Amino acid sequence: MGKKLPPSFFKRPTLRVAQELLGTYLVMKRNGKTRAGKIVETEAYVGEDDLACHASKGRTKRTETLYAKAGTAYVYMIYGMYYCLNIVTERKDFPSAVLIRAVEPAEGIEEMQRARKTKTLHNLASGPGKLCMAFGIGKAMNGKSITAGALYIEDRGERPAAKDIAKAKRIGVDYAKHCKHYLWRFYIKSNDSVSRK
DNA sequence: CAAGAGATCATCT
DNA sequence: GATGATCTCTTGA
Repeated sequence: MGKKLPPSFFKRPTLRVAQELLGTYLVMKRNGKTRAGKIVETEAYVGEDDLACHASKGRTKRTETLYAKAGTAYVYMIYGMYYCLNIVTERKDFPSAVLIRAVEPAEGIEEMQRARKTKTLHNLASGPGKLCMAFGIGKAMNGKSITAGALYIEDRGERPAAKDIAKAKRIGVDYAKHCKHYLWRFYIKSNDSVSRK
């Protein structure tokens, strides 16, 4: 259907990967069924100097995955009840990743509606927690390769033009001092599945 | 519609 | 013992 993105795609500057992921498809194949959605919103977290990045507190049991090689899934639990999906970028031992914040449902929509207990299309996966629920992503995915497993990303030739990409401050990182002002959140303009405009 | 609170737990101090 | 890279529901204008 499309081209599966190889590890080399992720082994590049995080801000670039975050923008180039817009318009590509997140795909999950499980039990012979496929769920897929177009990525419409991402955020970049780059290195220990980025106070919003979990790795700013150093290399710990939790952040170990952020130091893995490019193309590794970093999944963690937040607020005791939701998961967030990130893809590790850049070189091994440099902690950086792209948070996948929202996708526009494309395939396996009934599965997603069941998992999310709602039918509204633009509410199925319009946020990091919702997206993980819709795709059935949990802590079992943490540390797994996103280029050789059930979960992967492919380019279906729908990447937006540069003028259709909006840049904004990252969500929920007010504690990150000067780093909270960085325009490291990217989303496709005028898309209904973006978490916040 | 906007604003606020509660849910609930792995991880770090 | 405190705190989130969130979401949903309730309240009140």
